Amino acid sequence: MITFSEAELRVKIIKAMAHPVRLMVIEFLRGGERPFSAIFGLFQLDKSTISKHLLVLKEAGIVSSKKTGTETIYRLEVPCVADFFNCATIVIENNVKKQMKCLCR
Amino acid sequence: MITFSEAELRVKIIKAMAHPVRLMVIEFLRGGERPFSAIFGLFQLDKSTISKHLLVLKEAGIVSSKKTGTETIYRLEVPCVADFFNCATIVIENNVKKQMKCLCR
DNA sequence: TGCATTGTTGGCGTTTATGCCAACGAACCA
DNA sequence: TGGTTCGTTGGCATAAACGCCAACAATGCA
Repeated sequence: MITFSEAELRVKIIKAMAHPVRLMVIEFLRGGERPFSAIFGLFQLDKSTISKHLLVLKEAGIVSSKKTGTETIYRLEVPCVADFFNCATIVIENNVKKQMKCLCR
Repeated sequence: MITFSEAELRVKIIKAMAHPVRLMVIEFLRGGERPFSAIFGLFQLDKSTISKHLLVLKEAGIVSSKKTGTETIYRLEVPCVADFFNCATIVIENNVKKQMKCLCR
């Protein structure tokens, strides 16, 4: 069995993905490095809000950032996070199937 | 690009895993169906707390439950959640490596 | 130097999540 | 029927997460 502290470590990573904005940023960064301004442009949110979301992803080790002159470039560090996404999709499809069953009865 | 509503759907699944207790329950259930009492026995928490955590997992479609007489049996519905776990482990190892690098400099 | 641009940080109010206790319904047994 | 066990639900207090505004540091340009 996994211990509680082992679980806590993993939870930090999982929590970092558990927000629509952060999940979208991850998907966006799968296309390659992007500057802050491009990420900011995806949402109708305050720049400080976006900046903090990116900080959460950084502290979890999911993305990294580098400053080039005036702008900050963000990069996805761990491609396997796509697995999270795929699995979540499978769960959703699974749930839809069950709802269909319920309706057919 | 993924839309905000698509992200929200997936976030519900991911959030359900974003807690040490729930993550441990998932790991535990990978070994097969288990009664409530066995899950409850893993933690030093109130039975109502455990019951609510299980409800979160159920509502996300990650586990299912059935009543057999007096006890409730829980079952893992989506094996692919192991992917989440593996990826989280990779991220953690990645982070440790970086820390090592920093120390060596 | 004066000023605009870019992104981060601090602080605050609001919302959501967590965990306990108490109360409850359902099944089982004496 | 009365009492016991099992698990769920309601309600409440505390803690964490979110998002905005304001202030700030860092860079670039006139």
